[in-house]
Amino acid sequence: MENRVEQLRKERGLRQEEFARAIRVSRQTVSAIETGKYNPSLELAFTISDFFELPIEEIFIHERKDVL
Amino acid sequence: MENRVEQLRKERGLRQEEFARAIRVSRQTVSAIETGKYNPSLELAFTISDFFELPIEEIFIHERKDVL
DNA sequence: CTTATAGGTAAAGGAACCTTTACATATTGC
DNA sequence: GCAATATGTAAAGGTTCCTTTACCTATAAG
Repeated sequence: MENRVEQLRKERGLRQEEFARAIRVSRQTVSAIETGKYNPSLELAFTISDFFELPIEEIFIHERKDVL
Repeated sequence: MENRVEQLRKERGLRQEEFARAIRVSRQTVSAIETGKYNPSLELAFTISDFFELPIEEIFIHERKDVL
């Protein structure tokens, strides 16, 4: 899943370390999410959403699978 | 985190087993989410959101922590 | 060149998510 | 009562998420 975390963070002039402190995770977690190593938990996705004041859907881009 | 999965599933007249098959997880996972044992991954939250055609924010209710 | 800053990443450990198999309870229909 | 259906849950195992500690590279400043 793609995400706009790095872009949004930089728009706000924050370093990974500052952002990590703000959302109460480690800097490594921020780095891993930004570089696409893994997705955040739903809980953390909400925290990031709250921080940027944007819906989850505008930060994390989910490729909808066909059918369902 | 609270969620409206059980309510939305029942509104659509689905059993846990049918719903689980539709979103490609085990019935136990559906049960665990509905009974609040744990939250879905962000990926699964998106899949559920797609299935119900509702934003994640209208299915999963996040208690926003103060400050940030 | 040396120092400081920003960010990527590895390793080890723990917590959370999800699976399969299996059993238990409650409800419904006969 | 008996069988079938729907849901809850436990156990064991695998994967993903997140932590701390630590090191590495790149860039910029002096």
